[in-house]
Formats: sequence, structure tokens, C-alpha cells
Amino acid sequence: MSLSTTTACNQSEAETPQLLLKNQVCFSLYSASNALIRSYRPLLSALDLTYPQYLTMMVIWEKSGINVKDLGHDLHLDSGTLTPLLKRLEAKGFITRERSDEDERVRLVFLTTQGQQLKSQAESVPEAIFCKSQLQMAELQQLKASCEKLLANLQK
Amino acid sequence: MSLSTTTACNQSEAETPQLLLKNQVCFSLYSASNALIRSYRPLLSALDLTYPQYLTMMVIWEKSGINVKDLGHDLHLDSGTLTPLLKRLEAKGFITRERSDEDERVRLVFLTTQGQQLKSQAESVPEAIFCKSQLQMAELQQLKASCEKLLANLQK
DNA sequence: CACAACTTAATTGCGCACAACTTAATTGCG
DNA sequence: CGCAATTAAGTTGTGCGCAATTAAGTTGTG
Repeated sequence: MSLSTTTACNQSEAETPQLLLKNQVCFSLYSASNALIRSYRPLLSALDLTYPQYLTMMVIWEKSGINVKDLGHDLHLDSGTLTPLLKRLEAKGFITRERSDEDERVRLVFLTTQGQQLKSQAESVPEAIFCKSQLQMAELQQLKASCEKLLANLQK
Repeated sequence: MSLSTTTACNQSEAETPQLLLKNQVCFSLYSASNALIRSYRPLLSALDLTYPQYLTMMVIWEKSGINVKDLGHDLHLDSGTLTPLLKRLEAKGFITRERSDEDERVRLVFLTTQGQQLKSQAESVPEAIFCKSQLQMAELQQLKASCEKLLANLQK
């Protein structure tokens, strides 16, 4: 009857079991997400990247020349988050940020040679994280599918 | 073969499919967690709480008098996050922060009358979020279980 | 009992997320 | 065409998360 998965047991819990931390799906999601990002940290700091920067680089590796709006759409982030993040990636030499000629409002993001080199260094990261997770691929795929469904439902 | 769920398709993706954003389990988790917290925002701002503050209040509603270390254990957060958060909750009048008499290092957190009243106002929140999620209880419970398993594995 | 090792919480600094707002460029409509 | 509406990105301010460090109190060992 709520996003808290109630399995009421004792007296005190029976009062408002949906307000118990241990019954919160969102808390589990939030804790797991934080923990996973924490697990990425030592791997990514060797590449001089944070986790959001790594995600951003993944988009740019695939779509060099993308604009901030489309990047934000792909990453589910806004310019308030992306503008300073992109400036940091530019300061590190991984990307350049250039105004579009056709539309001066639009900022295009391009991969540099150094940014391209970073990709090969990053290739070992996914495998390393998979090992840390100690989960079966099937379970990870199911987790991913549920998260995507939840995200889609919340965005309606 | 990686935490990216590879289902290689075309030429370009086949090169490094594990470095594609859409194949990242962690990205799905991260996006879903952000989206869920975003969905809580309008409900919680009516209570003058942020999502981490709401989680913290849930622990304190259950365990008034808890210390910062145990609170951090329950929430998977450290004093660097909790100390300023608790000061904000104290400033809002929901809790008091007192030194332990037995051990002067320990800071105990107590629910105020106002904090107790907040709980009854919060009782409608879990149901509202459950509706927003538009997921079956069974799927939410499975999602929760997978997140908890992942969290446990990463903490080893 | 002295004092080193340990524990608890607080502090500092950085990088997100995001709401709210601003600036500047483009589009569309009368 | 003129100008209001819209759009894209940037700015500002708040509150996390967390690493690294510090301060202060407690414990354990010789």
C-alpha cells in the first residue's frame, strides 16, 4: 500500500511501518547508488574523473560535437549541473567547448586527442566494477530494467 | 563480461559496447535514484525537509536519543554529511543535539515535540510516492532486494 | 599512572544536483 | 518588419556526499 514494503511484525512497527527506513525502496536505491559511485571512485580518480564526469565522457566518446541540451537529455541533468562540469572537463584537456555558428546560443562539446586517449584507459573500468558488484549478469540486467521502468514512470 | 549489459548490435557499438551509457547499470541506478528523490521534493518541501533530512528523521522517529555514529551506520553516511544536516534539523526545531554524559565525545540526537508532530504530517508521503512510481509492489520489493544485495556486496 | 593508540564528532574543501533566475539569441505571429 | 514569446546556456545559492584532516575525549598497556 506504499513505496515502503510493509511486512509489519512487532507492536511499535505496526503503527506506521511505511515510515520505517528499512521499508523504503527509495532508501535502498539511494544507498546502492551512492555505494556504487563510491566503488567507482578509486578507479576513476586514476583517470582524473568523477563519476558524473565519466558518464559525460561516455556520451562525448559516442557523440563528439553534441550540444549541452542534448547532453542534458541523455544524462538527465540540466545546464546548472553540466556547465560547470564541462568547464572542468575542458580545464583537464579532455574536451573543447565551442559556440555553434548556425545558432549562437548553442554550445557544442568536442572530444580532444587527450579525451580520445582517455577512452582506452577507461576500457578496463566496466569489467572491474562488474567484479566488485559480485552479481550475476542476469540480476544486473533485471535491476537495470526495473530502474529504467521506474525512471520512465516518474517522468510522465 | 562487465557491469555494462552488452548486447552488441552495430559496427560502432561493437568496438567498446561496455563504454556506452545505455549499457550502464550504475547509470540507470543513479538516474532512477535522482528521479525518485526529485519526486519526493514537492511532498517534502511542504514539510520543510529535504530527502536526506527525511531519511534522518525516519531513524530519529524510531530511535530518539541515537548518536551520530549509529545514525551514520543506519543511513550509510558519515559525520561530514550528518553534522551539518543535523544542525539544520535542529535549527528547524525538529531535534535537539546533546552531548552524552557518560562519554563527552558522543553526540545524542533527540526528537522534539515539533519533530514528533512532523511524523503525522509525513504519514501520507510513502503512499503518494508509491502512486507516482506506478510499479507493482512485487516489482518494488524485488528492486529493493537487488539494491540491498548489491550494497552488501560492495561493502565487503 | 603515563601516554600512546584509538574513537567520536566536527571542520574544510570540492563537486555535484537542482531550483530559481538571468542573459542572449532565435522564432513566430500579427 | 517589429516585438513578444520562446529557447539555450550560464549564474547563483543551498544542501548534500565524501575524502582528508583536526580536536577532543576515552581506553588500554606497560
